[in-house]
Amino acid sequence: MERNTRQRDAILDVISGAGRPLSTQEILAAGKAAVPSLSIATVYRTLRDLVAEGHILPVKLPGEADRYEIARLDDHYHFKCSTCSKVFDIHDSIKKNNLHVPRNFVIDKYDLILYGRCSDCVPKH
Amino acid sequence: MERNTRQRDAILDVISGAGRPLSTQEILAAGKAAVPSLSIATVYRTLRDLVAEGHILPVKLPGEADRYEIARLDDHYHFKCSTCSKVFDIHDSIKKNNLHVPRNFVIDKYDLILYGRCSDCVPKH
DNA sequence: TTGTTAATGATAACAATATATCAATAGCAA
DNA sequence: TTGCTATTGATATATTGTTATCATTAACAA
Repeated sequence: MERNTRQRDAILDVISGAGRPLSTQEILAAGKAAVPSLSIATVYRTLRDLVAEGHILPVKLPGEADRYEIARLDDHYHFKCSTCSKVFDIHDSIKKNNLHVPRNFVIDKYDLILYGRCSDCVPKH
Repeated sequence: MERNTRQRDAILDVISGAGRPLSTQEILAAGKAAVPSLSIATVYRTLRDLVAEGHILPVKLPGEADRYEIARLDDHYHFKCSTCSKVFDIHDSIKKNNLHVPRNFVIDKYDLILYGRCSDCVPKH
């Protein structure tokens, strides 16, 4: 039978409260605030379970390890700051009929990833 | 001093003629048609050199190894067929002013990746 | 044609995640 | 509170993709 543990609660709280996708190391570091003994093995195990249960979703960027965010957010895409490496949700979408593909190709979904600098990392004038 | 080898020519020919980004294994397999002894080590070495020289570009998709295509193609993005796993170039672009980011965020570049089925993999009615 | 040495081929080593193992710990039903 | 056992923490192992090693091969200047 499944048990509620402080570790699992801490990990889900961290992801819920982040407002942006977090890396496993960010989750580990933030989770240790609630459970100092938290292990990276528990982070990976819990993330796997939470994904399987549909509570969270992996956010995949090219060449990078998965990040995680709460599932069932609105249609959105992601912005990665090339200075601080944080990834932000952009709550917007592009119109599918603006996307042109060859005849007989069928679009199921799309990923739009923006790269640049977030407000914290843009030099103030 | 740099030498022209059959292996290097074969690899560049394969990439030039593909019309879509190729994985290292696709390049190895196609290159063996010209040079049967071709080794995966030579493929990686040559790809690294060709990228450094600006002849080809890595195409990065989330959670996948780099593919490679000829550099200096027009502005375009990529379509991955989830059935045959091939990646196709889509020679189109989206208008940057259609992308909305939070105040003070600066966009340097973006990647748009479409997922679906290519014409070979869509069931004919 | 020959000699020099860059490039190759085969494979070991590496790097970066992610998973498996297992004794110790701690949820939770009774 | 106790006992059962799911879960944890620490770490070994696996996986995947790429680079390093080194004896052999072959490009090309002379």
